[in-house]
Amino acid sequence: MRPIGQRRTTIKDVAEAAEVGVATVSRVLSGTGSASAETREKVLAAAARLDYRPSALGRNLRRRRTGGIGLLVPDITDVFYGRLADGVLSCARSAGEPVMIGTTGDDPEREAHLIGTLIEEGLDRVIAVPSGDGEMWVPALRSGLGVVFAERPVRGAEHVPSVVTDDRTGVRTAVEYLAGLGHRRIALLARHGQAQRVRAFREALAARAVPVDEELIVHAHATRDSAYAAAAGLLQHRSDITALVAGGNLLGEAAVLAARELDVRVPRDVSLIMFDDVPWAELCHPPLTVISQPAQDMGYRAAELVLREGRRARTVTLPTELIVRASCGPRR
Amino acid sequence: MRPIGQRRTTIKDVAEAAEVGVATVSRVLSGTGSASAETREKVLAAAARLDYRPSALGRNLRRRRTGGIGLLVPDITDVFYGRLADGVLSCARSAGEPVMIGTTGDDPEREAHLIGTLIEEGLDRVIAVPSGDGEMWVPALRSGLGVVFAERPVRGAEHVPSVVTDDRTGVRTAVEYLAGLGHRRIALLARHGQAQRVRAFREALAARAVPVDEELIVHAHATRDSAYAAAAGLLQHRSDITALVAGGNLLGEAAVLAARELDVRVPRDVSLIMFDDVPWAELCHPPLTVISQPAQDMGYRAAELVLREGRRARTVTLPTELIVRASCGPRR
DNA sequence: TTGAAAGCGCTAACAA
DNA sequence: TTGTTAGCGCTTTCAA
Repeated sequence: MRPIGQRRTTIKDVAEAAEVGVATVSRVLSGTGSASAETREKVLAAAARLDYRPSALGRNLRRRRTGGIGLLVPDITDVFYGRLADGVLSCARSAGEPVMIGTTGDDPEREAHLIGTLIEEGLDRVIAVPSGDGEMWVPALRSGLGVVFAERPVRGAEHVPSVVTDDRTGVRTAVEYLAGLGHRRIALLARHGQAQRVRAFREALAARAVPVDEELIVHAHATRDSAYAAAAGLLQHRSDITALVAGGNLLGEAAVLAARELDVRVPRDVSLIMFDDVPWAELCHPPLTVISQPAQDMGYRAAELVLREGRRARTVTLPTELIVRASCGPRR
Repeated sequence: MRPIGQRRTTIKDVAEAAEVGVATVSRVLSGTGSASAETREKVLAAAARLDYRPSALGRNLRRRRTGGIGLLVPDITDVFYGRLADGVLSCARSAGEPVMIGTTGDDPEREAHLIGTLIEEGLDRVIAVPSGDGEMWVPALRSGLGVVFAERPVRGAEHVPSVVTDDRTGVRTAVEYLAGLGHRRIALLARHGQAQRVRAFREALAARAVPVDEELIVHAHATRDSAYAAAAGLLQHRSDITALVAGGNLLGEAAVLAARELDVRVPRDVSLIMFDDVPWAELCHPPLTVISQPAQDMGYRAAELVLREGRRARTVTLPTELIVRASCGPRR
């Protein structure tokens, strides 16, 4: 593909033009080591004149690492991960680091495969939204890969730095709010793997002394179809519920769609709270009350962690916020 | 960061273990050249035993290119570009190519800078949603970079392969539909750079013999704020319009929000058609009639083009589709 | 302060 | 069919 134009100018060309050794050019351009003002001038001038751009290829090989950040998210079409990615990119850009991205589709196998690719490419820093139990990360971690987990905590991987939202408080806030409106038959629509939120949900109910009906905790995969099936099933079989908490924007979307389809009116028949404040929450009918999560901030912090902190374990927990709109009402 | 574990196993280790030369290992593993069944066995076994992963670093340097695809989009939090990126990733994955991503923020300067980074990294294939007049691509193209433009055609760069939507037909379909409902004062909310759509808009009006009121063609930058300002301004100053075409989902979002804010009812006061069928279009109140664009397909095709076609100029035009929902009504 | 030289891990040309 | 060898462009000793 490439070889159509002329040969790329290399450090050697610059050295020749500046009448110095390649090592000197390297030193001056990378700011390492010392050089006389005069030499520096010569080198800089020559580099500018030849429009020299150091090749990352040579540098990477020599350094035996690529630099740059790997980013693994389940689904880039989900705005939540879009915003997370945006945060990562924003931090990476200010650090001058390139970002290699891959989507796992929430499939551990695909994730494992992507990890392999990243390592092969020489990346040594990765931000990932882990899709499984984190098992596939063990060898990579052992080999010295710098990993930061985002959004989802991994059980048994507390030694891996991670950035998560405060699920416990978020869920409690939602449940408290609904309970305050008089609701007692509250359902939870969760994604597989959101164990934390499910636990928090049970706790929050218990704290309000409302009995936990396990049938009202429904799981779905992170796809529109699965989410819709779960929401529809719930709404259909349990017409006694008066409130519903959706654990993410895909689940919330499914809930709205299913409710409409089944002629369940929001908030008259059931109140709805969704995790994640996406733009459409406000455009929806009715506008959705949400627990917002700082997705873009999460990405930014994860990037900071992976760039600056190295391997030191550290978990950053980001706060959520209840934004009241019009999808919740008093118990009918 | 990396050097914590043991040294990575290299091709040399495998060669030793298999008792063959490094070239043979390279040949067997890359499938190039020939090797006796016996040798192949030995090499494969040794590679497996040592858990060998060839380093892309060495290969890249030798080949003087990184392989992989660079992807430049204006904003990854915009679902349209999210889906486009998803298409690229999907094709890249089946081709086994890594993807390096960057966001331009629709800023030509930032875009130029990113191009530099990609070249520095040794990438020689890029898919980009160009944000300016494409001027900054000239040197890159001349140096042999394989570029495919997506979504937006670049004037004067017809020799660069690109994948775009059929703007002309899309816009005409929208205008025809609105005109068929009796509308004559139709406004267009366009992003800067959507010259094609603006042109098509004028043509479509002319075809229906409705005079073009240049004041009804309003431009905005690709941000929520700019889009909102444009939409609000239009709705406020020109209460005589009865229909509005939004040139993208951000603009449509802004139109809905502004209409709501100004107490302009859709579709009673003004009919609304939005480009791009995003999930929330259906959740919106009222559900939005849209001109859908195959964003993910666009990404996939662009990736195919950049991977398979090399530099051969070729423009792929993808069809749009009118999806009628409830945001358009007869002229009041 | 500077330059020569030794590789980083791989592939491809060449020779055997 | 196989092995030897010469780099790819860069950084980093090591001596001067």
